Amino acid sequence: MGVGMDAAKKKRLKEAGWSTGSVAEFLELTPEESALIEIKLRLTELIKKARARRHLSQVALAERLGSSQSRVAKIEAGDPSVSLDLLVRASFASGATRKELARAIA
Amino acid sequence: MGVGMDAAKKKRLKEAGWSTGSVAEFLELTPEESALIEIKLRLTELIKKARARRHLSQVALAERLGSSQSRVAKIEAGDPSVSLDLLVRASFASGATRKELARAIA
DNA sequence: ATCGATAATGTCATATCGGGCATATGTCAG
DNA sequence: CTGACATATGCCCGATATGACATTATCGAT
Repeated sequence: MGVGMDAAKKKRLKEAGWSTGSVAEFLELTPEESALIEIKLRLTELIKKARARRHLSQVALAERLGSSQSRVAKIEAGDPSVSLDLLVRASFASGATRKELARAIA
Repeated sequence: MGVGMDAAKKKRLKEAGWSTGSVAEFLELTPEESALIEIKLRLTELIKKARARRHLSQVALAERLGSSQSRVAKIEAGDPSVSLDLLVRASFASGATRKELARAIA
């Protein structure tokens, strides 16, 4: 995940789940770091909604994605071990469009 | 990079640089895969332009990014070893806004 | 209460990514 | 030509991410 992001900071994020509330002010995050996290959060929301809309189970989405149910669960739980790459692929696999993607990011 | 992406496919991409022309039709890419690659391409363009606009050297950008000149070169060269996460962080570090980001993706 | 299906969580081996260094190539002014 | 600066390329190896498996909730229906 984070490059210059030190272990301690990452641990803190993990403990908080970094999925709660407005992540921004949560100690020692550079604007770039929080922007990236915000984007990731938005994508997990997009994915959850897209998957629900299409009535796909996590298993079904996992198949489309070439991954596993547990990974999909982690994606939707905002697990820090999930990359942006995977989030974007999961977005498409769950039926989201480029437009929705862009909207989620802006 | 690619998850389910097999070695052969990746090798082919690497050889072609996957920075040339419309990547899309280039053998055996699922719509999701090519969409992701397209996004990555657009981001490298965004970064190159943003960096140029601000008259930053690769070394300067690397410092802002907490990385190295060689990594920045790889980012801009579309090297397969560069993740979306890094591309997005580099975009911000080179001065791009969320809006520009979104515009590049849509 | 007991299935059966879906989702969450922990762990782990392996694959991929990333910083850093060395080196090459390129460009340009002096 | 030479030195200074910017960019490109290859490599190493430590750091992270990922698929997969096992286990454990949830929850609805019967």
